[in-house]
Amino acid sequence: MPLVSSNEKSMRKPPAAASVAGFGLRGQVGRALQKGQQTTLAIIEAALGLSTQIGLEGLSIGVLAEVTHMSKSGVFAHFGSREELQISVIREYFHRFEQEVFYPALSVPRGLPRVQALFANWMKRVAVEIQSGCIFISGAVEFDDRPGPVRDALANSVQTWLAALFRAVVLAKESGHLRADADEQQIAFEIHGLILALHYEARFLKNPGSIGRANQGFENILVRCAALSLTLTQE
Amino acid sequence: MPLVSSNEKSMRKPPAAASVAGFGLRGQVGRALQKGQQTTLAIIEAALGLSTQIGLEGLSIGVLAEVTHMSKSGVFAHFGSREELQISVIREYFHRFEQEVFYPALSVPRGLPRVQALFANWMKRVAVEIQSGCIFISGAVEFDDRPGPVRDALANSVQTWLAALFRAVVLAKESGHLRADADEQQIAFEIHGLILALHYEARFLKNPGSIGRANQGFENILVRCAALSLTLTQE
DNA sequence: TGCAAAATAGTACGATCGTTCTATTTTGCA
DNA sequence: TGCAAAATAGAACGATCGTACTATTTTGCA
Repeated sequence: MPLVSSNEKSMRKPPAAASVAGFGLRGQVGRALQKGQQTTLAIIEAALGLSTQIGLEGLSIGVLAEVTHMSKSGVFAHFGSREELQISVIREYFHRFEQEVFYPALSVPRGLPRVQALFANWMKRVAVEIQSGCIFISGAVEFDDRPGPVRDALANSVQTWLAALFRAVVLAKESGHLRADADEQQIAFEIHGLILALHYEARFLKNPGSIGRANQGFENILVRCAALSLTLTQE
Repeated sequence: MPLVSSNEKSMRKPPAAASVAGFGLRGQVGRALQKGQQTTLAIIEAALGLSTQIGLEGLSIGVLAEVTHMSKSGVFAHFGSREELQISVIREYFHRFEQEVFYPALSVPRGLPRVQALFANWMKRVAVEIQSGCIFISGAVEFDDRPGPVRDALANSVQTWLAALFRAVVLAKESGHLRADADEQQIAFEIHGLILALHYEARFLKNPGSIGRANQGFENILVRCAALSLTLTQE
Protein backbone atom coordinates (compact mmCIF):
# COMPACT_ATOMS: atom_id res chain seq x y z
CA MET A 1 0.00 0.00 0.00
CA PRO A 2 2.45 2.62 -1.15
CA LEU A 3 1.55 6.26 -0.76
CA VAL A 4 3.05 7.21 -4.10
CA SER A 5 2.15 5.72 -7.43
CA SER A 6 3.56 8.07 -10.06
CA ASN A 7 7.02 6.66 -10.71
CA GLU A 8 8.13 9.03 -13.42
CA LYS A 9 11.89 8.77 -13.76
CA SER A 10 12.50 12.05 -15.49
CA MET A 11 16.30 11.92 -15.24
CA ARG A 12 17.48 14.41 -17.78
CA LYS A 13 21.23 14.08 -17.61
CA PRO A 14 22.46 11.04 -15.76
CA PRO A 15 26.17 11.27 -16.48
CA ALA A 16 27.20 9.22 -13.51
CA ALA A 17 25.16 7.12 -11.12
CA ALA A 18 22.22 9.24 -10.17
CA SER A 19 18.51 8.78 -9.45
CA VAL A 20 19.03 6.81 -6.30
CA ALA A 21 16.75 8.79 -4.06
CA GLY A 22 14.75 6.84 -1.59
CA PHE A 23 16.36 3.47 -2.05
CA GLY A 24 16.14 2.46 -5.65
CA LEU A 25 19.74 1.34 -5.53
CA ARG A 26 19.36 -2.35 -4.98
CA GLY A 27 19.13 -4.78 -7.87
CA GLN A 28 20.57 -2.42 -10.46
CA VAL A 29 21.69 -4.03 -13.70
CA GLY A 30 23.17 -6.84 -11.72
CA ARG A 31 26.53 -5.74 -10.33
CA ALA A 32 28.93 -2.86 -9.94
CA LEU A 33 28.13 0.49 -8.35
CA GLN A 34 28.59 0.82 -4.66
CA LYS A 35 30.81 3.64 -3.57
CA GLY A 36 29.08 6.07 -5.87
CA GLN A 37 25.62 5.51 -4.51
CA GLN A 38 26.96 5.55 -1.01
CA THR A 39 28.23 9.09 -1.42
CA THR A 40 25.11 10.01 -3.36
CA LEU A 41 23.12 9.19 -0.28
CA ALA A 42 25.54 11.12 1.89
CA ILE A 43 25.17 14.15 -0.36
CA ILE A 44 21.37 13.92 -0.27
CA GLU A 45 21.53 13.65 3.48
CA ALA A 46 23.52 16.87 3.68
CA ALA A 47 21.35 18.54 1.05
CA LEU A 48 18.28 17.62 3.06
CA GLY A 49 19.68 19.33 6.11
CA LEU A 50 20.51 22.45 4.14
CA SER A 51 17.20 22.55 2.28
CA THR A 52 15.06 22.34 5.36
CA GLN A 53 16.90 25.32 6.82
CA ILE A 54 17.55 27.57 3.84
CA GLY A 55 14.97 26.21 1.43
CA LEU A 56 15.30 24.36 -1.84
CA GLU A 57 16.22 27.56 -3.64
CA GLY A 58 18.90 28.44 -1.14
CA LEU A 59 20.51 25.07 -1.65
CA SER A 60 23.74 25.68 -3.55
CA ILE A 61 26.18 23.14 -4.91
CA GLY A 62 29.12 25.14 -3.64
CA VAL A 63 27.95 25.11 -0.05
CA LEU A 64 26.95 21.49 -0.38
CA ALA A 65 30.47 20.67 -1.56
CA GLU A 66 31.95 22.38 1.48
CA VAL A 67 29.70 20.55 3.89
CA THR A 68 30.44 17.16 2.36
CA HIS A 69 34.16 17.89 1.98
CA MET A 70 34.01 17.37 -1.74
CA SER A 71 34.64 19.43 -4.84
CA LYS A 72 31.81 21.24 -6.59
CA SER A 73 32.20 19.11 -9.70
CA GLY A 74 32.36 15.99 -7.57
CA VAL A 75 28.99 16.78 -6.07
CA PHE A 76 27.56 17.94 -9.35
CA ALA A 77 28.45 14.73 -11.18
CA HIS A 78 26.08 12.76 -8.98
CA PHE A 79 23.01 14.59 -10.23
CA GLY A 80 23.79 16.24 -13.53
CA SER A 81 21.84 19.35 -12.69
CA ARG A 82 20.71 21.36 -9.73
CA GLU A 83 17.10 20.61 -10.49
CA GLU A 84 17.75 16.90 -10.29
CA LEU A 85 19.46 17.41 -6.97
CA GLN A 86 16.43 19.29 -5.69
CA ILE A 87 14.11 16.57 -6.91
CA SER A 88 16.22 13.95 -5.18
CA VAL A 89 15.94 15.93 -1.96
CA ILE A 90 12.17 16.15 -2.33
CA ARG A 91 11.92 12.42 -2.93
CA GLU A 92 13.98 11.64 0.13
CA TYR A 93 12.01 14.11 2.23
CA PHE A 94 8.75 12.59 1.12
CA HIS A 95 10.07 9.12 1.82
CA ARG A 96 10.92 10.02 5.39
CA PHE A 97 7.60 11.77 5.84
CA GLU A 98 5.88 8.58 4.72
CA GLN A 99 7.90 6.46 7.11
CA GLU A 100 7.38 8.74 10.04
CA VAL A 101 3.81 9.92 9.66
CA PHE A 102 1.85 7.70 7.33
CA TYR A 103 2.97 4.08 7.71
CA PRO A 104 2.94 3.94 11.52
CA ALA A 105 -0.71 5.04 11.47
CA LEU A 106 -1.66 2.04 9.33
CA SER A 107 -1.20 -0.25 12.28
CA VAL A 108 -3.93 1.67 14.08
CA PRO A 109 -7.48 0.53 13.32
CA ARG A 110 -9.12 2.49 10.54
CA GLY A 111 -11.64 5.13 11.41
CA LEU A 112 -11.26 7.91 13.91
CA PRO A 113 -8.30 6.31 15.72
CA ARG A 114 -6.25 6.29 12.54
CA VAL A 115 -7.11 9.92 11.81
CA GLN A 116 -6.00 10.79 15.31
CA ALA A 117 -2.79 8.82 14.81
CA LEU A 118 -2.06 10.60 11.53
CA PHE A 119 -2.53 13.97 13.14
CA ALA A 120 -0.48 13.02 16.18
CA ASN A 121 2.38 11.76 14.02
CA TRP A 122 2.22 14.87 11.89
CA MET A 123 2.30 17.06 14.96
CA LYS A 124 5.27 15.14 16.33
CA ARG A 125 7.14 15.81 13.13
CA VAL A 126 6.18 19.47 12.86
CA ALA A 127 7.24 20.03 16.45
CA VAL A 128 10.74 19.06 15.35
CA GLU A 129 10.48 21.08 12.16
CA ILE A 130 9.82 24.22 14.15
CA GLN A 131 13.57 24.23 14.55
CA SER A 132 14.66 22.70 11.27
CA GLY A 133 12.02 23.80 8.78
CA CYS A 134 9.67 21.97 6.42
CA ILE A 135 10.32 21.59 2.71
CA PHE A 136 6.65 21.11 1.89
CA ILE A 137 5.94 24.57 3.28
CA SER A 138 9.00 26.50 2.18
CA GLY A 139 8.95 24.79 -1.20
CA ALA A 140 5.31 25.72 -1.73
CA VAL A 141 6.22 29.37 -1.36
CA GLU A 142 9.32 29.13 -3.52
CA PHE A 143 7.67 27.29 -6.38
CA ASP A 144 4.07 28.44 -6.25
CA ASP A 145 4.28 30.11 -9.63
CA ARG A 146 7.47 28.69 -11.05
CA PRO A 147 6.54 25.77 -13.30
CA GLY A 148 8.93 22.91 -13.93
CA PRO A 149 9.89 19.45 -12.73
CA VAL A 150 10.81 20.60 -9.23
CA ARG A 151 7.44 22.16 -8.66
CA ASP A 152 5.79 19.05 -10.07
CA ALA A 153 7.68 16.75 -7.73
CA LEU A 154 6.84 18.95 -4.79
CA ALA A 155 3.16 19.36 -5.57
CA ASN A 156 2.87 15.68 -6.31
CA SER A 157 4.31 14.74 -2.93
CA VAL A 158 2.06 17.10 -1.02
CA GLN A 159 -1.05 16.09 -2.95
CA THR A 160 -0.27 12.44 -2.28
CA TRP A 161 -0.02 13.05 1.43
CA LEU A 162 -3.12 15.22 1.62
CA ALA A 163 -5.03 12.62 -0.35
CA ALA A 164 -3.96 9.98 2.15
CA LEU A 165 -5.17 12.15 4.99
CA PHE A 166 -8.44 12.76 3.22
CA ARG A 167 -8.84 9.04 2.61
CA ALA A 168 -8.42 8.33 6.31
CA VAL A 169 -11.18 10.83 7.10
CA VAL A 170 -13.45 9.20 4.53
CA LEU A 171 -12.84 5.82 6.15
CA ALA A 172 -13.65 7.32 9.53
CA LYS A 173 -16.98 8.51 8.25
CA GLU A 174 -17.70 5.19 6.55
CA SER A 175 -16.93 3.48 9.83
CA GLY A 176 -19.62 5.53 11.49
CA HIS A 177 -17.16 7.44 13.63
CA LEU A 178 -18.15 10.76 12.11
CA ARG A 179 -21.51 12.41 11.77
CA ALA A 180 -23.33 11.69 8.55
CA ASP A 181 -23.20 15.34 7.54
CA ALA A 182 -19.45 15.68 8.12
CA ASP A 183 -17.60 17.10 5.12
CA GLU A 184 -14.37 15.16 4.69
CA GLN A 185 -12.74 17.73 2.42
CA GLN A 186 -13.58 20.43 4.92
CA ILE A 187 -12.07 18.46 7.79
CA ALA A 188 -8.85 17.81 5.89
CA PHE A 189 -8.66 21.47 4.94
CA GLU A 190 -9.01 22.65 8.51
CA ILE A 191 -6.45 20.16 9.79
CA HIS A 192 -4.02 21.39 7.17
CA GLY A 193 -4.67 24.92 8.33
CA LEU A 194 -3.86 24.03 11.92
CA ILE A 195 -0.50 22.58 10.90
CA LEU A 196 0.31 25.61 8.76
CA ALA A 197 -0.63 28.05 11.50
CA LEU A 198 1.47 26.11 13.98
CA HIS A 199 4.45 26.20 11.66
CA TYR A 200 4.01 29.90 10.93
CA GLU A 201 3.43 31.12 14.45
CA ALA A 202 5.95 28.86 16.15
CA ARG A 203 8.79 28.95 13.63
CA PHE A 204 8.54 32.48 12.30
CA LEU A 205 6.83 34.46 15.04
CA LYS A 206 8.16 32.27 17.84
CA ASN A 207 4.84 32.54 19.64
CA PRO A 208 4.71 30.14 22.59
CA GLY A 209 1.67 27.95 23.05
CA SER A 210 1.19 27.29 19.36
CA ILE A 211 1.52 23.54 19.74
CA GLY A 212 -1.22 23.50 22.32
CA ARG A 213 -3.48 25.57 20.10
CA ALA A 214 -2.98 23.25 17.14
CA ASN A 215 -3.92 20.27 19.30
CA GLN A 216 -6.90 22.12 20.68
CA GLY A 217 -7.99 22.99 17.16
CA PHE A 218 -7.95 19.35 16.21
CA GLU A 219 -9.96 18.51 19.29
CA ASN A 220 -12.48 21.17 18.30
CA ILE A 221 -12.91 19.57 14.89
CA LEU A 222 -13.54 16.20 16.50
CA VAL A 223 -16.10 17.62 18.90
CA ARG A 224 -17.94 19.12 15.98
CA CYS A 225 -17.79 16.13 13.63
CA ALA A 226 -17.52 13.00 15.72
CA ALA A 227 -20.56 10.75 15.97
CA LEU A 228 -22.39 11.46 19.19
CA SER A 229 -21.99 7.93 20.52
CA LEU A 230 -18.24 8.24 20.65
CA THR A 231 -16.02 9.05 23.57
CA LEU A 232 -12.92 10.65 22.20
CA THR A 233 -11.18 12.59 24.89
CA GLN A 234 -8.02 10.97 26.05
CA GLU A 235 -5.23 13.07 24.57
CA MET B 1 -5.88 54.74 16.17
CA PRO B 2 -2.87 53.63 14.12
CA LEU B 3 -2.14 49.96 13.83
CA VAL B 4 1.58 50.44 14.12
CA SER B 5 3.36 52.17 16.92
CA SER B 6 7.04 51.24 16.58
CA ASN B 7 8.45 54.02 14.47
CA GLU B 8 12.07 52.93 14.38
CA LYS B 9 13.79 54.71 11.52
CA SER B 10 16.78 52.41 11.19
CA MET B 11 18.09 53.96 7.98
CA ARG B 12 21.67 52.81 7.77
CA LYS B 13 22.91 54.55 4.67
CA PRO B 14 20.69 57.33 3.43
CA PRO B 15 22.86 58.78 0.68
CA ALA B 16 19.97 60.32 -1.19
CA ALA B 17 16.35 60.81 -0.24
CA ALA B 18 15.22 57.52 1.16
CA SER B 19 12.91 56.22 3.90
CA VAL B 20 9.79 57.52 2.28
CA ALA B 21 7.75 54.34 2.47
CA GLY B 22 4.12 54.76 3.25
CA PHE B 23 3.93 58.51 2.83
CA GLY B 24 6.31 60.16 5.24
CA LEU B 25 7.30 62.54 2.49
CA ARG B 26 5.23 65.55 3.37
CA GLY B 27 6.57 68.28 5.62
CA GLN B 28 10.22 67.38 5.22
CA VAL B 29 12.71 70.00 6.37
CA GLY B 30 10.52 72.61 4.76
CA ARG B 31 11.10 72.62 1.03
CA ALA B 32 12.90 70.92 -1.84
CA LEU B 33 12.61 67.26 -2.76
CA GLN B 34 9.88 66.29 -5.14
CA LYS B 35 11.05 64.40 -8.18
CA GLY B 36 13.20 62.11 -6.07
CA GLN B 37 10.45 60.92 -3.81
CA GLN B 38 8.15 60.59 -6.76
CA THR B 39 10.42 58.03 -8.39
CA THR B 40 11.10 56.45 -5.03
CA LEU B 41 7.42 55.66 -4.81
CA ALA B 42 7.42 54.39 -8.38
CA ILE B 43 10.32 52.08 -7.59
CA ILE B 44 8.60 50.77 -4.47
CA GLU B 45 5.47 50.20 -6.50
CA ALA B 46 7.42 48.08 -8.98
CA ALA B 47 9.33 46.35 -6.20
CA LEU B 48 6.07 45.49 -4.52
CA GLY B 49 4.83 43.80 -7.66
CA LEU B 50 8.02 41.83 -8.02
CA SER B 51 8.22 40.86 -4.36
CA THR B 52 4.72 39.50 -4.15
CA GLN B 53 5.45 37.25 -7.10
CA ILE B 54 9.06 36.18 -6.60
CA GLY B 55 9.45 36.92 -2.92
CA LEU B 56 11.54 39.45 -1.06
CA GLU B 57 14.65 37.39 -1.61
CA GLY B 58 14.07 37.09 -5.32
CA LEU B 59 13.82 40.85 -5.59
CA SER B 60 16.95 42.03 -7.38
CA ILE B 61 18.06 45.56 -8.09
CA GLY B 62 19.03 44.66 -11.62
CA VAL B 63 15.59 43.39 -12.55
CA LEU B 64 14.00 46.29 -10.73
CA ALA B 65 16.09 48.69 -12.80
CA GLU B 66 14.91 47.03 -16.00
CA VAL B 67 11.27 47.22 -15.00
CA THR B 68 11.46 50.87 -14.03
CA HIS B 69 13.61 51.79 -17.05
CA MET B 70 16.39 53.07 -14.86
CA SER B 71 20.02 52.22 -14.22
CA LYS B 72 21.01 49.91 -11.41
CA SER B 73 22.84 52.67 -9.60
CA GLY B 74 19.92 55.00 -10.12
CA VAL B 75 17.62 52.60 -8.33
CA PHE B 76 20.20 51.77 -5.71
CA ALA B 77 20.76 55.39 -4.74
CA HIS B 78 17.21 55.66 -3.50
CA PHE B 79 17.69 53.13 -0.75
CA GLY B 80 21.38 52.75 -0.04
CA SER B 81 21.13 49.01 0.39
CA ARG B 82 19.05 46.09 -0.69
CA GLU B 83 17.89 45.50 2.85
CA GLU B 84 16.52 49.03 3.07
CA LEU B 85 14.69 48.47 -0.20
CA GLN B 86 13.16 45.29 1.19
CA ILE B 87 12.12 47.07 4.35
CA SER B 88 10.52 49.84 2.32
CA VAL B 89 8.56 47.24 0.42
CA ILE B 90 7.41 45.64 3.65
CA ARG B 91 6.31 48.98 5.04
CA GLU B 92 4.33 49.79 1.93
CA TYR B 93 2.78 46.33 1.87
CA PHE B 94 1.75 46.66 5.49
CA HIS B 95 0.34 50.11 4.85
CA ARG B 96 -1.87 48.83 2.07
CA PHE B 97 -2.92 45.86 4.17
CA GLU B 98 -3.97 48.27 6.89
CA GLN B 99 -5.94 50.41 4.45
CA GLU B 100 -7.64 47.49 2.83
CA VAL B 101 -8.34 45.13 5.69
CA PHE B 102 -8.12 46.88 9.03
CA TYR B 103 -9.39 50.43 8.75
CA PRO B 104 -12.58 49.69 6.82
CA ALA B 105 -13.60 47.28 9.58
CA LEU B 106 -13.41 50.04 12.16
CA SER B 107 -16.56 51.59 10.76
CA VAL B 108 -18.39 48.40 11.63
CA PRO B 109 -19.69 48.17 15.20
CA ARG B 110 -17.29 46.43 17.56
CA GLY B 111 -18.00 42.86 18.55
CA LEU B 112 -18.82 40.00 16.29
CA PRO B 113 -19.72 42.17 13.29
CA ARG B 114 -16.28 43.72 13.29
CA VAL B 115 -14.59 40.33 13.54
CA GLN B 116 -16.67 39.20 10.59
CA ALA B 117 -15.73 42.32 8.66
CA LEU B 118 -12.03 41.79 9.37
CA PHE B 119 -12.21 38.22 8.15
CA ALA B 120 -14.24 39.16 5.09
CA ASN B 121 -11.79 41.92 4.17
CA TRP B 122 -8.88 39.57 4.71
CA MET B 123 -10.51 36.96 2.52
CA LYS B 124 -11.15 39.51 -0.19
CA ARG B 125 -7.49 40.40 -0.21
CA VAL B 126 -6.23 36.82 -0.13
CA ALA B 127 -8.51 35.93 -3.00
CA VAL B 128 -6.56 38.42 -5.07
CA GLU B 129 -3.25 37.24 -3.65
CA ILE B 130 -3.91 33.74 -4.87
CA GLN B 131 -2.68 35.12 -8.17
CA SER B 132 -0.14 37.66 -6.99
CA GLY B 133 1.25 36.22 -3.78
CA CYS B 134 1.50 37.44 -0.19
CA ILE B 135 4.66 38.90 1.31
CA PHE B 136 3.64 38.06 4.86
CA ILE B 137 3.55 34.39 3.93
CA SER B 138 6.49 34.13 1.54
CA GLY B 139 8.58 36.41 3.75
CA ALA B 140 7.88 34.27 6.79
CA VAL B 141 9.40 31.30 5.01
CA GLU B 142 12.35 33.24 3.64
CA PHE B 143 13.29 34.87 6.92
CA ASP B 144 12.15 32.39 9.53
CA ASP B 145 15.67 31.78 10.74
CA ARG B 146 17.60 34.64 9.20
CA PRO B 147 17.90 37.38 11.81
CA GLY B 148 18.26 41.01 10.82
CA PRO B 149 16.31 44.19 10.22
CA VAL B 150 14.27 42.74 7.36
CA ARG B 151 13.05 39.88 9.48
CA ASP B 152 12.28 42.31 12.28
CA ALA B 153 10.24 44.57 10.04
CA LEU B 154 8.34 41.60 8.68
CA ALA B 155 7.63 39.96 12.02
CA ASN B 156 6.65 43.29 13.49
CA SER B 157 4.10 43.92 10.76
CA VAL B 158 2.55 40.49 11.07
CA GLN B 159 2.44 40.62 14.86
CA THR B 160 0.78 44.00 14.71
CA TRP B 161 -1.93 42.73 12.43
CA LEU B 162 -2.50 39.51 14.36
CA ALA B 163 -2.69 41.53 17.56
CA ALA B 164 -5.35 43.73 15.98
CA LEU B 165 -7.33 40.66 14.98
CA PHE B 166 -6.97 39.24 18.46
CA ARG B 167 -8.09 42.51 19.95
CA ALA B 168 -11.25 42.46 17.84
CA VAL B 169 -12.04 38.99 19.13
CA VAL B 170 -11.50 40.12 22.70
CA LEU B 171 -13.93 42.99 22.13
CA ALA B 172 -16.44 40.57 20.69
CA LYS B 173 -16.28 38.49 23.81
CA GLU B 174 -16.51 41.55 26.05
CA SER B 175 -19.56 42.63 24.10
CA GLY B 176 -21.21 39.36 24.97
CA HIS B 177 -21.20 38.14 21.39
CA LEU B 178 -19.07 35.14 22.24
CA ARG B 179 -19.53 32.42 24.80
CA ALA B 180 -17.93 33.09 28.14
CA ASP B 181 -15.60 30.14 27.73
CA ALA B 182 -14.40 31.19 24.27
CA ASP B 183 -10.60 31.32 23.98
CA GLU B 184 -9.68 34.44 22.02
CA GLN B 185 -6.14 33.31 21.26
CA GLN B 186 -7.46 29.99 20.03
CA ILE B 187 -9.96 31.68 17.74
CA ALA B 188 -7.34 33.99 16.24
CA PHE B 189 -5.03 31.01 15.73
CA GLU B 190 -7.66 29.00 13.90
CA ILE B 191 -8.62 31.93 11.69
CA HIS B 192 -5.00 32.40 10.79
CA GLY B 193 -4.82 28.73 9.91
CA LEU B 194 -7.78 29.03 7.57
CA ILE B 195 -6.13 31.86 5.68
CA LEU B 196 -2.85 29.98 5.44
CA ALA B 197 -4.53 26.81 4.22
CA LEU B 198 -6.46 28.79 1.64
CA HIS B 199 -3.29 30.43 0.37
CA TYR B 200 -1.42 27.14 0.29
CA GLU B 201 -4.07 25.01 -1.36
CA ALA B 202 -5.31 27.61 -3.81
CA ARG B 203 -2.04 29.24 -4.83
CA PHE B 204 0.35 26.31 -4.75
CA LEU B 205 -1.83 23.24 -5.22
CA LYS B 206 -4.44 25.07 -7.28
CA ASN B 207 -7.18 23.11 -5.57
CA PRO B 208 -10.60 24.49 -6.45
CA GLY B 209 -13.09 25.14 -3.69
CA SER B 210 -10.53 26.41 -1.22
CA ILE B 211 -12.18 29.79 -0.82
CA GLY B 212 -15.45 28.14 0.10
CA ARG B 213 -13.73 25.93 2.64
CA ALA B 214 -12.02 28.87 4.29
CA ASN B 215 -15.36 30.65 4.62
CA GLN B 216 -16.98 27.50 5.92
CA GLY B 217 -14.19 27.11 8.45
CA PHE B 218 -14.83 30.60 9.77
CA GLU B 219 -18.52 29.83 9.98
CA ASN B 220 -17.69 26.70 11.97
CA ILE B 221 -15.71 28.74 14.46
CA LEU B 222 -18.62 31.12 14.91
CA VAL B 223 -21.10 28.29 15.43
CA ARG B 224 -18.85 26.91 18.13
CA CYS B 225 -18.05 30.16 19.92
CA ALA B 226 -20.91 32.58 19.33
CA ALA B 227 -23.22 33.31 22.22
CA LEU B 228 -26.36 31.22 21.87
CA SER B 229 -28.68 34.22 21.66
CA LEU B 230 -27.12 35.40 18.44
CA THR B 231 -28.24 34.88 14.90
CA LEU B 232 -25.21 35.01 12.76
CA THR B 233 -25.89 33.39 9.43
CA GLN B 234 -26.18 35.86 6.61
CA GLU B 235 -23.01 35.43 4.61
C1' DT C 1 18.27 82.75 -16.30
C1' DG C 2 22.14 80.82 -13.86
C1' DC C 3 23.88 77.67 -10.57
C1' DA C 4 24.34 74.70 -6.66
C1' DA C 5 22.26 70.60 -5.38
C1' DA C 6 19.75 66.65 -6.30
C1' DA C 7 18.93 62.82 -9.23
C1' DT C 8 20.39 59.56 -12.45
C1' DA C 9 23.69 57.10 -15.41
C1' DG C 10 27.98 54.66 -16.32
C1' DT C 11 31.52 51.63 -15.12
C1' DA C 12 33.93 48.51 -12.55
C1' DC C 13 34.82 45.38 -8.45
C1' DG C 14 34.75 41.00 -6.05
C1' DA C 15 31.86 37.21 -4.97
C1' DT C 16 28.96 33.40 -6.02
C1' DC C 17 26.18 30.84 -8.96
C1' DG C 18 25.40 26.43 -12.20
C1' DT C 19 27.76 24.18 -15.58
C1' DT C 20 31.43 22.26 -18.77
C1' DC C 21 35.72 20.23 -19.84
C1' DT C 22 39.72 17.90 -18.81
C1' DA C 23 42.87 15.62 -15.44
C1' DT C 24 43.62 12.58 -11.68
C1' DT C 25 42.52 9.31 -8.30
C1' DT C 26 40.08 5.38 -6.70
C1' DT C 27 37.44 1.39 -7.18
C1' DG C 28 36.30 -3.43 -8.12
C1' DC C 29 36.41 -7.24 -10.90
C1' DA C 30 39.54 -10.47 -14.58
C1' DT D 1 47.85 -7.96 -9.49
C1' DG D 2 46.65 -5.20 -13.51
C1' DC D 3 43.46 -2.43 -15.92
C1' DA D 4 39.27 -0.49 -17.61
C1' DA D 5 35.71 2.01 -15.61
C1' DA D 6 33.86 4.72 -12.15
C1' DA D 7 34.40 8.46 -9.07
C1' DT D 8 36.33 12.67 -7.80
C1' DA D 9 39.08 16.87 -8.38
C1' DG D 10 40.64 21.09 -10.64
C1' DA D 11 40.19 24.97 -13.38
C1' DA D 12 37.69 27.98 -16.14
C1' DC D 13 33.36 29.88 -18.41
C1' DG D 14 29.64 33.37 -18.59
C1' DA D 15 26.06 35.33 -15.90
C1' DT D 16 24.22 37.78 -12.11
C1' DC D 17 24.42 39.66 -7.73
C1' DG D 18 25.03 44.00 -4.38
C1' DT D 19 27.79 47.79 -3.94
C1' DA D 20 31.29 51.72 -4.61
C1' DC D 21 33.03 55.23 -7.15
C1' DT D 22 32.82 58.88 -10.64
C1' DA D 23 30.55 61.43 -14.37
C1' DT D 24 26.59 63.40 -16.32
C1' DT D 25 22.04 65.13 -16.50
C1' DT D 26 18.12 67.27 -14.42
C1' DT D 27 15.84 69.84 -11.10
C1' DG D 28 14.18 73.93 -8.54
C1' DC D 29 14.96 78.02 -6.33
C1' DA D 30 17.90 83.03 -6.18
